[in-house]
Amino acid sequence: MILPVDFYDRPTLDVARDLLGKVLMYRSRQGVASGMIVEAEAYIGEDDPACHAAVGRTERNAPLYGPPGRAYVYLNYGIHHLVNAVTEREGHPSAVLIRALEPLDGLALMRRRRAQAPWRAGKAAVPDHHLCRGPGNLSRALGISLADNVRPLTRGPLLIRDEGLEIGELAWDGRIGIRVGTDRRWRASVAGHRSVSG
DNA sequence: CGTTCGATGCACT
DNA sequence: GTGCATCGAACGT
Repeated sequence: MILPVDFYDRPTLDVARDLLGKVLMYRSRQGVASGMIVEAEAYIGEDDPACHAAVGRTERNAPLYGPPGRAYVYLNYGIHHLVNAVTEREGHPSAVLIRALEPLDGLALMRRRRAQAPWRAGKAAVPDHHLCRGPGNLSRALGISLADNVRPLTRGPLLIRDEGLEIGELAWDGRIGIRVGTDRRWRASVAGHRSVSG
């Protein structure tokens, strides 16, 4: 079952927790690639210094202010596309960053896309559990790009589904990879999972 | 193990 | 001009 908009129209920490074990799927012309979400971070409101909305509304962060259940995709460090699920109702800028997946379908396609990264030329094949480890890596593996920004996660090529998968123990830790707001323990992950980036 | 650092594009000041 | 919600290689212990 595809997660409905109501799933995202809730407190962001609840959405982050409940996204663990759900399946992020991308259907492209080249085929389907999907994985179970094992790591996610909450970014909540203009008072969260690490949230893109901390600077107020701009053209780039406008999707955060829009309706829940859509993707917020942006380019980071000039190289990586990072994908978020927008949460809470319009006017409450918040989202969950998807940081890692356990690959399920389309592993060969993922491996091909990862190998196309310029810095991987001539390198060994990426091991399965590293294919979607890290937010930049998972976007590349699934083929997510800026074209997916603001697209609904409830239909179209980029979807999140509940397939009833079981997860292990859930852990809350400080968010990583940011320079401010690291004290907030808003990173949810499947404890000890080998695809978690932290 | 650990830390440092370059690549690379663009939003924001 | 500055600074990233990253990745992975290169070095030092």
